[in-house]
Amino acid sequence: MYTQRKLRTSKRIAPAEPKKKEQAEDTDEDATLNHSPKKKPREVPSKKTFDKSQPDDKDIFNGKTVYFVPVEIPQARRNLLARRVEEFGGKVADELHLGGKTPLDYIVVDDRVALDTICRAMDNNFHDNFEKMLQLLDKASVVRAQWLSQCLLERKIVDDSEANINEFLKNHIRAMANKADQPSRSPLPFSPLRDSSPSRDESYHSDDDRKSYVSNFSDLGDMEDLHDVPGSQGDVDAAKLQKSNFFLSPAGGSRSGTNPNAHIIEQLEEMMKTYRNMGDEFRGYAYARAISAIRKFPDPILGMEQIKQLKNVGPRIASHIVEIVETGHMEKKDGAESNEATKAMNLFVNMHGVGTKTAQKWVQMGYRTLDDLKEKVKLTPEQAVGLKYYDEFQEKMTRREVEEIVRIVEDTVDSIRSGFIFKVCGSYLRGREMCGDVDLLMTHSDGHSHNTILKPLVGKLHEMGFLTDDLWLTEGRHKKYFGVCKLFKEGSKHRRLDIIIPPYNEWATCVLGWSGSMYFVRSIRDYAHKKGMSLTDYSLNINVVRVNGEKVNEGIPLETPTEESIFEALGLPYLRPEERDH
DNA sequence: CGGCAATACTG
DNA sequence: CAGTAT
DNA sequence: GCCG
Repeated sequence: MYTQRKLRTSKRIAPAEPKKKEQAEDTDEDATLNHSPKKKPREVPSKKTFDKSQPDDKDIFNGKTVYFVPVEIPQARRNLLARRVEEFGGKVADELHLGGKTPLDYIVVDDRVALDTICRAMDNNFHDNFEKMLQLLDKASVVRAQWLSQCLLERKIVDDSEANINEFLKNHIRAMANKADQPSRSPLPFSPLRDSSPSRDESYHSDDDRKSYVSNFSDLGDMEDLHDVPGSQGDVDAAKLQKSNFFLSPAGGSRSGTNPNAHIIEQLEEMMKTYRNMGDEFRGYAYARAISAIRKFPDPILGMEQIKQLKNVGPRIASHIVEIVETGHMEKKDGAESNEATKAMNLFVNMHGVGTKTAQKWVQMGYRTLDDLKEKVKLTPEQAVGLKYYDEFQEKMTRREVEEIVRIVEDTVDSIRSGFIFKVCGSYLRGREMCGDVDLLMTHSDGHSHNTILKPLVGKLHEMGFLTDDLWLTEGRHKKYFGVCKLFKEGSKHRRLDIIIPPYNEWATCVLGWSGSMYFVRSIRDYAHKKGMSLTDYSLNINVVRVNGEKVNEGIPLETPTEESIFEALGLPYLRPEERDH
């Protein structure tokens, strides 16, 4: 199946997400999603959260001097923060020297620079000048950028204990000083930088890495976003990730997870689902493409510098990213989530057989819970099944369980007729550890057995008690069964099972179509479309003639015995199923 | 601005 | 046909 | 909501 299907793959529609962090302002100006194109003209992404400044407390920094350590704080973000600091009554120093006459009050380091990197940078630049370093640290606080954002947001100097790494650095210096006193002192592991810039650690020239990464995308038009990072990049990124795992977690800042932008992705995904559930399919699709671009970005996104490099991220989503980076949350999303109607929509739309229209209708009629439906609504047969197994269908199963289910079907098929070939597609084929349903494709090389197997098969599976409910069964060009099954084992859950039986010569296109992900399939079909071709579950056609988007001439179907041959005919490099998991 | 994958089933 | 499904 |  298509993994991204609705909320199926997501967390449950839990009552109210855990609040990230109490935020000073929790306006619900946008409590309901804003569909109207009017409203604000098109703001420059970023300052949104600061715009509503009160006239009074403008000089929260009160003449204090701030220095930004350039390492890993992108130029753009540094400038932005600097401007804000000055706006709020602070001064920005552009150099860091030990005996400076202008005493520094705050030294701001990036949130994700590892402590040991900071130490090394200090050692390299001020090596052995322990005295002065300690003096500097007596006057100035070394803080994380996150803290500064928080201050700007709340318009006051907030508690910096979590972001303040002074004590840590002092201890480090004392330790180094002690070592230096000892006769057999080990040499510094890094050659001191004579460079006047205080800290440019050799392992953090990430800007360059990024450019090469971005320019490394293959030139495939819309297929671009289907390709992964070139492998050679992997090691570097892995090393970086490990390092940044080390960082002092700024308040509410660190999100564990394998992707450096997991935090951003999570929030945008919520928005995507909400939009889709509300029926704004294409807005949701736009979010999906943006998220895909972010997911592939190897480094933490900190500012416009990086956002601008992301394909499919325009001004609107960019501003959301900035908001998330700066404040850790997204007002629009929070607003939607706390909206009764939205919650009910999410609940209803997750039921098989219920889409946005029906959900909308029910919400409008005042229904909010599944119990409401049970009592007051006439359900279609499909919806009745959906409701009956609502909770079970939200859960995913292990690959192992998929295999057990498939085994039963295969054995049953073989007991009817031998020679069928099988392939489990969907998220299973893409290698997912957990699968939402089972998409089993089968066919027969004799070119005719596929026509007659389905009904007897389903009959037998019912007799066995393996199938518990049917959604539908059709005998079109591709025979399909959509239903519900349950393993006999104690404690097994009801699972969605789709059996698809194409003729032998349409096997490859069918497998490709049923392997997903949904976004991959849409992208590759879009690509085919743009090349004057047409790709469906049935075939890849060339010389398709379309007038106003409508197919006028079907074109000529190509022989595509394998998935590879489909990519080849499209002029695309082959992607294994695991590489189509977008 | 228009287009955004391409089909099949239900009622 | 609209709505939902993949 | 983004792209051409």
